[in-house]
Amino acid sequence: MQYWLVKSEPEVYSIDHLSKDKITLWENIRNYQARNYMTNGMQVGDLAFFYHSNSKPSGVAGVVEISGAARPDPSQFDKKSEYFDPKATTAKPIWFCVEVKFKEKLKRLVSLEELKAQSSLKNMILLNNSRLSVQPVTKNEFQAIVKMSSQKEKT
DNA sequence: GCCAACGTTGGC
DNA sequence: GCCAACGTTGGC
Repeated sequence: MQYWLVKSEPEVYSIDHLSKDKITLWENIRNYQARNYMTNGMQVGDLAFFYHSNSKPSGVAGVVEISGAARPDPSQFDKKSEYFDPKATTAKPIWFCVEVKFKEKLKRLVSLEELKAQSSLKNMILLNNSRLSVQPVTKNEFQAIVKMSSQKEKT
């Protein structure tokens, strides 16, 4: 059982969209490192934070469960998609996606600012490589952030 | 909207 | 295989 963090811009797809959809394919990841975490790291049953990026404020918004293993990302074959990849074929797909299931929305958003202020979280990938959109989170980090969401924000 | 940091591409 | 140029992410 491992923990992850996946990012989405809430204007495009937020935790509230997922709470309505219940299940979605985590498509359109076009970064090799992120892809490799989905194909070689994620297992069905793992939990992941749903992080709102490029937002006011950005932060951890909820928890999702990996409900389906990595499979070819359909958007790479879709000529109408802006994520179409002419080099990909169904025999040799390049990009993969997992299926994620809504688990819960945190009682409050834990902002990036709060995460930065927490010295125990200073090694989080999120805080050291802001550009990786699928990344592992340690159990300690996961539990610490869930706990923060249940407490009032420190001011 | 700007731009720093990082990833990718392609010429050599 | 190096690295300059370019593109993208995402915080601010």
